[in-house]
Amino acid sequence: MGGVREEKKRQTKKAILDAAITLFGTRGYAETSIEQLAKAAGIGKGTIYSYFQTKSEIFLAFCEEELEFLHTEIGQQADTKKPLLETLVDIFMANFQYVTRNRDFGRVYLRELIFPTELTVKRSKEMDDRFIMFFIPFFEEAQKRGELRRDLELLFAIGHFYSLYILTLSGWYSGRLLEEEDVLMFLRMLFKQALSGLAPVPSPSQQLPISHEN
Amino acid sequence: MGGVREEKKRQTKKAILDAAITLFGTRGYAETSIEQLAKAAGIGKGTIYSYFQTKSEIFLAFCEEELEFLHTEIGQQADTKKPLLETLVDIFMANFQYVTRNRDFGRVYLRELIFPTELTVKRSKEMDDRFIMFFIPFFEEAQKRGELRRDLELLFAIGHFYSLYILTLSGWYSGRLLEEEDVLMFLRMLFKQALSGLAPVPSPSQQLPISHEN
DNA sequence: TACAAAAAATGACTGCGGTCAACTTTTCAC
DNA sequence: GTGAAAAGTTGACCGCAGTCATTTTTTGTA
Repeated sequence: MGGVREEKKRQTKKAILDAAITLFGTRGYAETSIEQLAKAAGIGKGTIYSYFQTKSEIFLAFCEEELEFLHTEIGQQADTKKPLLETLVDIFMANFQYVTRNRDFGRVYLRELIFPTELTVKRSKEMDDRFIMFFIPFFEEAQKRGELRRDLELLFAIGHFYSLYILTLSGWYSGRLLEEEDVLMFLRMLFKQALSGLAPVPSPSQQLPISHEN
Repeated sequence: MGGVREEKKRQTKKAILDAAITLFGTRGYAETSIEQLAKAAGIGKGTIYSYFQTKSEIFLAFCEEELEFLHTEIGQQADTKKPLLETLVDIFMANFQYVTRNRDFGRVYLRELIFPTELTVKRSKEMDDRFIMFFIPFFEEAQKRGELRRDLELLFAIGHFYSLYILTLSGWYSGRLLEEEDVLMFLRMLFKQALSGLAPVPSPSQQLPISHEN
């Protein structure tokens, strides 16, 4: 029979991931060694490296599962009909709370996600893409409702807010934003700024045709 | 005499930094070990750790010097009278070119700067602050010229652009932006978006008082 | 079933970042 | 000048991420 090997590999990978969920979850990232993971998964240390290239890749896989769960949860609660600003603030704040639940986890995750190495680009880009795609329906609806300009590439608009979210996270990690309340206010303020624009509102004569929304 | 000890310490610190400039510069960050740095500086390995807390802190100190030089250079060329958009694109692109001159250097630097650990927050915040302060005159002038809304907290406006710059860097490291030309276009597009706003231009009746600029 | 080739697992090993108890140098009160 | 306390230096040492030559398991073929 042919599928035996594949099946075993699947099981082993699952065992590693389960071990990661347990050990990363209880002890933390830095405090969990590859050898401990291997032991918990019932395999040798070297074997881990035929399933993952680096420790941080295991961590990303771990995060992937957790975030998938979070996103389906958020996705169910969120309403594409609500005003975009509020929706975005809600979603990003939920993410923020999740990501920074454990300070070290969040740092490792963000470093790897935002500035990946050659070994983790693929995985981190996938996660990033999924995160971005998640927003599309909300932006499409907002655009239909006239809350967003119609001449925008949706992905750039999403990227714009995403970028402000990253800045906020940076503010958290650099100690500029200490309380969750600060984070919320900072994020909302930046989002409003993004919507209304940093330049003065042009006088009517300067307005582009696109601005004549119904 | 009292100043002998202080003087010696200054020299040692300088020796470490010089060693860092040489070795990081020629071999690279990951390829340079603390022991090599110590040897090059003519001191023992342990001594390094009474001057810096981590390897990445040495790296930040190294970057600090380099960037200071870069910023004075940019500062001399830049003109506060030019349109804000062009100035910003120029400055950020110069930074981009510098930071990503060496892919690994840039990654380590950015990870530490944007998502610092407890051990490097202080230093990275200082660098961040200096970077932000650098922009103030340009924004003040732009505001006077009416290129920026007057009701904006300058720091938030700067942060806004800074955030888009970080996103661009992330795009570079995740392989979304491959050529420098892509980076330039992406950055300019985001900056324009930030200035004009993501929401449709409000109809005149909805305009806020602040929009009646002379 | 027998067996060789391919795939997978393994843990001893390497090199590194960071620590620390022992040691050396500097300071300063007398 | 003396001696003891404070400050500074050091490299052996620790634990860990990641490697790789060797061993074990699986597969396909006859």
